Amino acid sequence: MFEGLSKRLDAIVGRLRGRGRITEADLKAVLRDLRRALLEADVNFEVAKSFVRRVEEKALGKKVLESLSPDELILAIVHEEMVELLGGQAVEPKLLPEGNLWLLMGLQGTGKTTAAAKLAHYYRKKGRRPLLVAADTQRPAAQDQLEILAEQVGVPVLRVEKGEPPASVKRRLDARLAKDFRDLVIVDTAGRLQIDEVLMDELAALAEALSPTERVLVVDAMMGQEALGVARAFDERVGVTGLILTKLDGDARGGAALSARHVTGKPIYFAGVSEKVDGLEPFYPDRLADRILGMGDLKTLAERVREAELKAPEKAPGKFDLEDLLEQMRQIQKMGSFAEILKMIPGLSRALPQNLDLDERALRRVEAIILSMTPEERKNPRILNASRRRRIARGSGTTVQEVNRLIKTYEEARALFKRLSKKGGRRSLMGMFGGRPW
RNA sequence: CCCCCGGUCCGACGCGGCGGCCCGCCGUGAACCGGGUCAGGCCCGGAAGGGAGCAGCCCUAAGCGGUCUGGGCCGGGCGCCGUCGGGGCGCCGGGGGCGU
Repeated sequence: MFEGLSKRLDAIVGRLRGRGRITEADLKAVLRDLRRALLEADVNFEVAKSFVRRVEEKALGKKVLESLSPDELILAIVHEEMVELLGGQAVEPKLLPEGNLWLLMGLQGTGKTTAAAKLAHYYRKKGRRPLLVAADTQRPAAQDQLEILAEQVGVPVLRVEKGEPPASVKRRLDARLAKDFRDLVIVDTAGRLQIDEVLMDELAALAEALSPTERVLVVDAMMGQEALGVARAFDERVGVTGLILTKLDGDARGGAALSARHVTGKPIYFAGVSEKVDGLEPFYPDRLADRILGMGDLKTLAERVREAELKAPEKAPGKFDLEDLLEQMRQIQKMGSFAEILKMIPGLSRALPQNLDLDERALRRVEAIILSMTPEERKNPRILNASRRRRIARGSGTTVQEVNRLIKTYEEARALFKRLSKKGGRRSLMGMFGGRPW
């Protein structure tokens, strides 16, 4: 997803590269192209229009004073606006200590059922005890599918009977919870190909009976603009508190995904990226903007490295200790899952080893390991003998094997860093983080 | 030539100096095998809650360094400093007596 838009934007900004100044005519041309690129990516017309207008205002306001090169400036503004368009800050669904009940709704074929299982899996890993409710009585096959997925992630399922009145569902759910404590109930509701009144009435009645704490609309990112009209209908009849975008890894142009936040006014909680149950991540507007603009994360990283070197002159240049490694990993984490970026390159995703994922949890453990070291050990990891490693593993709640793996990673990163600080350049920096799984 | 005094000489003590050790004080000082607090991470638990605990920080031990117009003890190829005592051959300085 987004490849087309991504390429277009890169081309537009690229034309400005190397130019010292740009004229108003240049800017106009850029804005025109920008708008066309957005529309071609199936971004909502109104959204595209106001987006371009805001970019123009900012560009005119800043052009004079900034010493940035024009392409960097435009890129920065577009990035900024895109983050804004996507919702600014990441928003998570409301999660009470217990008694959470989330209603998942949406049209048929958007991936509701899969999303329900992914949610259950995601929160189970976070230490919650979810319960899935298979309420899609229109399609028994959907209920079966949910049960299969639920078994994979180890979450129980409560099955709703066909034609069962909402009050009965409520009663059975309460009875179930009384026996078996669950702090998060995820209800997978029925979907239809088109909105119809019967569906909406059913949904509304169910929502009424269950009084959910979140009403989440599942939206297929591959769908066009009409999906957003549907979203409005759901909001009016049942009320929507947030969105989940599915099939973000798909082939579509992505415009609906970009417009969803703005058109519906609802925050995007999660993005679904694959068929697998762990293919769900919290939605970070800035990360998605980074990806679309292709600016990548790597450029930002290179900047950070330069900055760090300038800011810390007291530190011997060319040295690379564990503090630096930790800092690097934090930066990468901040900028988004690197693995996801690589996966976006066609054909590469299957070639990547499974353990490339640098998820939050892994980073925290790495952090814990480094934080368990003395300052001396961080500066000079060569002194880490067996007994020190044992102490670190015990103190950080990890194993000696994990500590060893980190040290190995460090050694390799350091070797690359050394080479890099001689040559410099973005390309070799890429090698540093692409070459080896953590 | 004789007498007296002082020194030179010896001893004890004191004082000072030098050296050593101890105490006091200051600094530093334990990866883990010291204490406290324990972020992060870990463990038990459905939860509420508990638990172990690394780094850091604080404290502390040995050790190291300093302090020497701080205290104590010990030791001298130390002093030409003090007190007391010994010694009286020689030598030095001073005083007195006798003889030619």
